[in-house]
Formats: sequence, structure tokens, C-alpha cells
Amino acid sequence: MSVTLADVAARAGVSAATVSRVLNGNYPVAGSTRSRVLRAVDELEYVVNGPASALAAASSDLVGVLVNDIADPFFGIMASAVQSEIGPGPDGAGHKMAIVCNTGGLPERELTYLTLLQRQRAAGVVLTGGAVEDPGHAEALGARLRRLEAAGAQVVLCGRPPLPEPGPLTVTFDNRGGARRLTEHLLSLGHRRLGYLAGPAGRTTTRHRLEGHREALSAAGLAGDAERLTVQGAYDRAAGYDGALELLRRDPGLTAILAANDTVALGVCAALRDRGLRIPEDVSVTGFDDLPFAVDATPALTTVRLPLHDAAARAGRLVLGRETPPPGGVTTFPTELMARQSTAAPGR
Amino acid sequence: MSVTLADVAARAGVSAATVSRVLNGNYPVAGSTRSRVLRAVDELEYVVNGPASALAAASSDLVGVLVNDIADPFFGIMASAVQSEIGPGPDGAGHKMAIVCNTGGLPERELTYLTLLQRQRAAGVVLTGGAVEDPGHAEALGARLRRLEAAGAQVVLCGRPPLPEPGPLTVTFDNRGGARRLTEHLLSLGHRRLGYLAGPAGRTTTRHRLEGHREALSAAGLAGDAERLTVQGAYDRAAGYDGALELLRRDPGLTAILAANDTVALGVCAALRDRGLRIPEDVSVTGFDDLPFAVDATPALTTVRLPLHDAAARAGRLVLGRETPPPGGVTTFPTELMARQSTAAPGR
DNA sequence: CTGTTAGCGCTTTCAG
DNA sequence: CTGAAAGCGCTAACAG
Repeated sequence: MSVTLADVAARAGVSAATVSRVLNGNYPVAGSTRSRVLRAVDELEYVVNGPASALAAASSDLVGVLVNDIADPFFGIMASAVQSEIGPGPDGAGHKMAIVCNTGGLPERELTYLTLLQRQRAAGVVLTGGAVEDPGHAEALGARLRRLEAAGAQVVLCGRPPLPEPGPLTVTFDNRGGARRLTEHLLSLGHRRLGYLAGPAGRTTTRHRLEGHREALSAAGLAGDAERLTVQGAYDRAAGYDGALELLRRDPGLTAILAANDTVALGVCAALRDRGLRIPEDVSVTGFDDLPFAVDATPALTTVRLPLHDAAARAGRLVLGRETPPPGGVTTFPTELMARQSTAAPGR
Repeated sequence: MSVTLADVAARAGVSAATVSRVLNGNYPVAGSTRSRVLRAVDELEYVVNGPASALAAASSDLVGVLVNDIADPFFGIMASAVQSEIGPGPDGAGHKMAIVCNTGGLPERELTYLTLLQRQRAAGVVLTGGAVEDPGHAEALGARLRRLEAAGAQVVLCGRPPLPEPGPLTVTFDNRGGARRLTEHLLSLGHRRLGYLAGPAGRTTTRHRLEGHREALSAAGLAGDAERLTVQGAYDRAAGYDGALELLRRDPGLTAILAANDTVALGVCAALRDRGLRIPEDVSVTGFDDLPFAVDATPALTTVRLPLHDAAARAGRLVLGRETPPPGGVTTFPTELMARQSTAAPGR
């Protein structure tokens, strides 16, 4: 049915081994032979059988990218950056392919996909997004990752904290520091009653951001109310909407609300508007991540920029072994406060 | 090195064939044998060698998904929907994996990826997003798709117009009708001087939306100015910003601007605000697609909703052969006008 | 219901 | 620099 290496070899009048060598370019072949083979490939429209060569060579050109939700630009940007590093270059050469796996944030799904990737004999795996902090899952995950590495796959964590040594290569963000500076910004504007909408419980990202916030609060002697003015919720708009209303119920005199991320912040803004509260005159609002839409919110959202693209691109290079990791294997990217119009001195 | 089928067979005291049958569940096996095998699999932590089985069975469980830009929620939503249909179910069973390929809208990249997918012996391919209308590329693309189908892959187009019969299965949107209704909405509000920011030239989506717009204009006897009040640009925010300024230059008395999509509309809004123009009092603005952020724009964006998720989910089912296609193989999804606050009667 | 036997298409020593 | 031959790990008839 399909045309094979042998067909090409026959047509070019050489052995299959030679064709293989030409195609892989990893062995000296005479120029004339080479062009004869290439012509045959062309004429026959030959396309390598990936599974066959993966089997024979015990290696594939697939790289897994695990994300919570590919429809969320936060993950889309990272997936895109990984792809741009590993995919076909401008010259069409050097092509690994990314298998994007949507875990939906479910631990079991994460494990399932890791097994599936091992089954594909993936050359590497990039795990993006915050990790679930359940100890049982952490252990199961660690075991899967070790197996993958034992099978020869390069594992890179991107946007989550490093695992205990000797863990996989890691590229992470200073979420804690970003959150701290964000809260300090609000405090320096004069806010004293700050509501905090945390992300889902049991996730490292949630915890680190919350810790940064509390650090700043404590330093200002404002730790007392922190617990009461913190509401947990999902990383989505609805959580922001509902959460903002709940915070207002707990303290109608709130002058600022910090959201777990930009998407949540959009929900907060909507709730505030529906309540007839002005931003930032009545209540200041902040996001986190600095996704592209943050600057287009009205008013433009004060937030913390994560270098998502750069970090994921680096993860892509690391997973291919195209960049040497720092000693310890952990790279932490700084985060940057983006002060815009959704925050101002309290007016009420 | 790695544990193989034979190891499992030896451990369970059966033949490799039996193990294979248990694992694939496509052949009767005695209950006791079955559990013995499963236990051996477990004890040995055996993971099937995907490439090997793909080679032997001449079929893989990979499905390609081509997108222009995975960082754009428009494509993220579709990729996510395809994934949710083909990926591991809640039970962890029935797992195909999606290879997401970022073409960046480049025709050559599209062809490259198609070849790479054929090399992987992908079970199917979903091509999302508008097609490039260059005849040379259309032909090359058609050839690649035919080869893929000849190799046994199921091809599904999602969000682009059907190819000439007998083309691949297609799921598409009524872009033209949506654009028409959108323009009619503006006309019925009383607008007579409408600027149009079209997407990149040479793409079907751009053309269909523009055609719908012109249809409505012609029906209202307003076709005369259409040409002059149309500006082409990319599908991004910057194009919206620059395009809006250009339109205003061409006709300072414009009362409405229709953007190629929601992202472009955001750029338009920013430009208008920078110019001190109010939306919708001075200028009405519309988007297209109804991405999640459209409702959060201020004012909330009037746009046309595309059922991205439903359409892509259907594409996912079609590519797996889990849903029987309609006669002719083409499904057209209707689009819906979402009239919100960014449009109103002209006030100037 | 289970085992035996050939390959699937490619890579890779090992000779020449 | 090129060819011959031996698998890689699994599946799928074909017999029992």
C-alpha cells in the first residue's frame, strides 16, 4: 500500500541502509548517491514511517506539554512558546511535535497523560501551571516522572515550584514576590482594608501568591483581618464575580480587592459595576499574570506580569537539551508590577 | 532495558499474543487469565510501546489539530473542544492524543505539519481556522490532504469552507450571515456611515465576513462608500488601533466601526478612547466571535457569537468516526448576533 | 480460549 | 562510502 524505504532504495538503485543514512544525515554518503536518493524520495512522494523509525531507533520526536486548560490564554501562551522552540524552524528543519494535553487541573488526568506520553516514548515532557499540593498525588506524580526519566524522557517543570532534589529541571516564577509588591503598592496608596480572592485551594500558585500578600500585610501590621478578608475560588470570572460580592458582604468598607488572576479580576470588575461602585474611585482592583486583555480592561488593570512566553520558551529549549540548565536545575523568573488605572488612593 | 510484552507474558505464564489481547480487549480471553496478566502488568509497571504497536497495527492514536495561533483563545477553545472529545474520558479509557500544531497562519508551515502528521501516521487531522485563498497553496494543500486520506487518516475541516467535492468532512460557520445581520443591526439603529476593518487579505474568513457586510450595505443602498471605508489588517489589537485611526482619517464623521473580530475591536476601542470619542455615544463598535472577554469589555461588546466549542467538539467526533456525517459531509453552524452596549443609535 | 508464526518499516552493527 | 542481516516490540492471521 504505502511507499516504503525499500521502494525508495529500489528506485535509487541503492540499499535501504543508504536511504536511511541520507534521510537522517548522520552518516557520510557520497554526494551523487545522496541526490539520487533524494530524487527517488521526491518522485515517490515518500514519507518516513514515524512509528517504525521510533521503534527501531528507540526514540520519538514527540514532546508532551501538559496544561490545565488550553482555552485559557495563560496556558495558550506557554504552549505556543514551547511549540515555537521545538517545532519546525523557518527552514522547516529540526521538527519535534508537541502533544498538548489538557488536564483540566485534575490530578488523575495528569497521571493518565503522563502514562500515555510514556507509551508514546515521548522525547520529553513539559508540565506547566501550578501543582496540586495533595501529598498522595505528589508522590504518584513523582513516581511517574521518575519512570519517564528512566525511560529516557527529559522532564521540565514550567511555572511550578521545583520538586525535592534531585528533581526535574524547573523554570518557575516569583509569584510570592510579585504578590508582595502588588499588596505593597496598594498599601502605599493608602489602602488599609484589602479583600483577597485566592485561587483554588491546594495549589502551589494559590499558596505562594497568598503568602506574598500576607507578608506585605504583616509588615504593615495589618495581618489581623487577613483571614476574614480572604475568599477562595476557582481561577475564573464567575469566582471573581461571586467572590467580590462575598467580600463586600464581609466588609462593605473595603477599598481594594486583589484577585487571584486577571480573569478573576474581570469578574470582580463586573460585580463592582453591577453594584454601582466605581473603579478605582470607590474600590481599587488588581489582577495577576498580565494577560493581553488586562491592558484593555476599563480601567486598565493593575497587575503583575509573568514572563510566560520567555519562561516557556526556555522550558522548550531545556526539554530538547538545547540549553544547559543552571547548577541546581532551577531557573526563577522575576515578576513585574504593572501599575495601571484600576488602582488609586482610596476615596471613600 | 525497558520491560516488554514478552516480560509480562513470561511473568503471567502465557504467550505474548494473550497479553496483547488482554490489553487491547478486542478478543475473548478467560477471566482468570485476564486477571493474571493484569497483575503482571501492574507488578512490572509495564507501559505499552506505542510506536511498536502503531507499526504492527498500522495505526496510531494520534490526532493532529492545526491552528493558527494556540495563544489566541479563538483557537484555544477549539483545540480544547477537540481534545475533550478525543482524549481520555472520565473513566480514563479511549485515549487518543491531540498533537496541536501552530501554523502561525503560514501556508508552508501548514504543509510541513501535514507531512509531519502523515509521518506519525496520525489517525486523523482537524484543520481549524480560515483557509488561505492562494490557488497555488489550495492545490498543494488539497494534494497533501488527499495523501493523508489515502494513508488512512480522517481529515476534518473546522471553521473553514468546504473544499470542492469530494472534499474532506467539514464543519463550518455562517460567517457571511453573521456579518450581514451585524451590519443590519447597525443600519436599523440608524447608522449610515460605517467603517469596516477587514482581516488579512486572502483568507476565506475575511472574505465571507466582508461579503456579508457588503450585502447588507447594498440592500440599504449604501454600497457606494463601502470600498473607501474598508481597511485591511491583521487579526490583532494593533491592527484595530491603527485601522480605527485610519478610518477616522478617511471619514471623521463615521458613526460606527465594525472590526474583523473581537480582538481587533478591543484595539478600536482603545484608539477611540485615546481620541476622546465615547462608545457608543460618538461611535458604535462591533466585534466578531464573541470570545469570553467580549462581555467584559467596557462597554460590553456587540458581536457575533460563533459556536466554537460545539463545532470543534463535533469535528472531534467526526475525526474519530464517532458521529455519522450528514449527506454531503458539510455541517454549517449558525451564528448569533449578540447585541450589547457598544452599539447604539448614532448621536453625532 | 490460547499459542505459534510471520511480519510491520526502519536503524544499526558488522563486513566489505 | 555502501550493503547484508539482525532485530526493535507488537499484532494478526492461522492453527489448535
